[in-house]
Amino acid sequence: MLRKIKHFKAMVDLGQLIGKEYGQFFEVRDSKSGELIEVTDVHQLTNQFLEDVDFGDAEENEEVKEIIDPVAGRDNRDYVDDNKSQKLSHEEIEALKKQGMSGNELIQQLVQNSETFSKRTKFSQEKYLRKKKQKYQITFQLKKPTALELCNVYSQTQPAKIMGLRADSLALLLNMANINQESRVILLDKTKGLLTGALIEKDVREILHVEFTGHQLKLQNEIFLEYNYKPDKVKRIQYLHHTNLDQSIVQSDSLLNAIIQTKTKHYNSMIMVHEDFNQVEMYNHIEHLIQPSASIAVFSLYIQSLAELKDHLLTNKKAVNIKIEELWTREYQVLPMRTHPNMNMHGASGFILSAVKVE
Amino acid sequence: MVKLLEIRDGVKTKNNVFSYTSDNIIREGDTLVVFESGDNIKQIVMKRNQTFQNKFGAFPHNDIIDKLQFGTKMYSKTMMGWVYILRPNSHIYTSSLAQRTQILYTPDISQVLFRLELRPGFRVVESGTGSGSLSVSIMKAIVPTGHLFTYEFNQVRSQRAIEDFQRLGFYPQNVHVTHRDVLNNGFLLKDESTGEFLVNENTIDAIFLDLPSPEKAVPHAYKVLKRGGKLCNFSPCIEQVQKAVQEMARQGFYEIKTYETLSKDFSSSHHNYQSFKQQVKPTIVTEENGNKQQDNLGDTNTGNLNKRQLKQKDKGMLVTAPKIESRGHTGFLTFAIKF
RNA sequence: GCCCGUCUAGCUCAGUGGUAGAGCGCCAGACUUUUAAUCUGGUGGUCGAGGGUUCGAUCCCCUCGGUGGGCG
Repeated sequence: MLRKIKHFKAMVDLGQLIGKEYGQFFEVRDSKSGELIEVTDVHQLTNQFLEDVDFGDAEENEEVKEIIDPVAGRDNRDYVDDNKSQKLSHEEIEALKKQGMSGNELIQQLVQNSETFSKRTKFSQEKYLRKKKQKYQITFQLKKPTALELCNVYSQTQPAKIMGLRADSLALLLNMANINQESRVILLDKTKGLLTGALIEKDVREILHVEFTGHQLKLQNEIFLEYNYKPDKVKRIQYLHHTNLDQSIVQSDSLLNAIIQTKTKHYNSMIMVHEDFNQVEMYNHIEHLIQPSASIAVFSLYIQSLAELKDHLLTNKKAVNIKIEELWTREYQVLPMRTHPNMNMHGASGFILSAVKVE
Repeated sequence: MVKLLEIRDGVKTKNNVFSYTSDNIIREGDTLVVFESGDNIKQIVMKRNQTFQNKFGAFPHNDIIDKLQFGTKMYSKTMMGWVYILRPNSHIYTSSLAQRTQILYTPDISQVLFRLELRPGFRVVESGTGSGSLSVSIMKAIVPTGHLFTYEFNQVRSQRAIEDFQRLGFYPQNVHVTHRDVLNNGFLLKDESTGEFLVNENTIDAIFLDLPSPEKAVPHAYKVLKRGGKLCNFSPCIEQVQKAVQEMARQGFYEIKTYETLSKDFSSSHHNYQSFKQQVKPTIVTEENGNKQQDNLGDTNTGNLNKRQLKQKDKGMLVTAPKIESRGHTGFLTFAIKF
């Protein structure tokens, strides 16, 4: 599929990426034409401050001294934000861009014409450059659509589409469900195929996706399609509407027919990410297909529904090792004299129930 | 006891501790988990004529082997109590593991597996092996065609790891355990008999480090990783992280990200918020009759019910609260990609 | 002979999903039935002893002692 996408301020024709390797970085040479050049120097992607200043003797480093000792160094005590420190005017900058000046060269011009750049600390200079790079030296990476990448993209843009399931929670969910290459998974989810794709990525043997919405099967699978799986992988997935569990003939697949007709406890993993209906009711509807000692993992944004499910499993002695947990994941900025947690990303992380089925 | 399971995609697949069996019956040599309660989970290996014992009495292996399914309840010989017999999953394996070192737990393991994007067929390097908690999870993710090369500088621990991995059905087909100090000697590895490289430059998909001075291992890691291969480092202290991160940047790793993941556990119970109007008045002794009388306020008729009856009448509200004993800081996980 | 538990308050306990929770005692107040009862409130805790292990954060290990149970 050929199309153009908008990336920051550049229009890029994706056709020129065909034949390129996943993982490659590109710089937009000209934001108008969308002309690309490959990034060949990794240091263009990393923080120069991190590479230059040793942690060990950071306090002895002249440039770091400026940061921690205001008397010796440069700080913003005399700075007045009058928006006049850049001597190049908007028109002049636009003119330079029109002349075809590269992003890198343009940034050098901005630095030379900035009254305040030299007064900044090294750390602040790095931050200034990073901001300008985002504007004038647009780079992007060609990534393979994996569960991790898709989960990250949707978490940032449309978290509701994947039920608020963030990467750290998805990681725990898959591990708690004991997903591996031999898994037979029964899946009750509304993540539009994100989870189905994540399971195929783990090369699981079989997936039975039971749909509860409406009166007949209607797939909401838009994210699954973004994985671009080949048909032989997709064959491992069976989609079934819950009403079919009571019917005598459900599918052309004879193995699945046998499982459902004889109520075989066939599946050794159960994953649920579903807020539309009563979770206890949904579980009860499919529990006769779950093998004893199977791993159960349920994600929910709300703890109350999981507490109800836990109470049900516990009082009816349907499962052991039942646990409800919440993950708090923080990313850290790691730099000399500047190591700290980023703004916390654990606002609404959701909750995970894990358990092992028993009889 | 390793059995041939089947041939799939042209590859002979062998049973391991997590393998699926449709009959679900426990066999001799299986490693299983005895679940007594949430904080009492034990791993045992099924051997004929042996007996497992706990406070409830004796549980003879002979009554389990070829007779019971995984996930069933079993009473002790004295009928004083019962336990559940479970098939290990990765979480239960980790929490019932015989620890020889400090180990990685499920929340961190999950992040490592997912962010390294491990999948069947991957060639993975790990050091140190430690108690093998992460190793087993890595192998679970990369079998049947993948391979783990794990390095441990303590001779006894590397030997114990081999014994464990063999018992669990991963050794030798899915893992090499090498006794080596990787900080000084790196990861390059040759087959002793053929002289061919098992681990050569640019051949590894993912690598995990859990070492005292991780920064010293980063250049070695860069050497064996493929282009686009992922590195993960685990360190408890931020100073270790700083040195490692800096070395990654200098070596030519990009997308260097450091995370800390904490898990908060929740307990749930029923709590009855009664009407204050239903309180029972204290017993009153009057001079006139000397009799004890009960007087209830309001029009309630529950005042005569005892605590147990009240509990049965209304279990109360289902409430949840964070457990105080949840695990705190374990370590920082840093991920990076080779350019 | 072997196996598995358990040991925290002055004392005694704590559930197959409740080990920083209690009871007794002790102290104070109220009351009346006054060498004291009852009620109310309060008091009291860092985990049997020693050693070891993990780069490292302990749901880690060993030895010894008290105590309880099981198997043969």
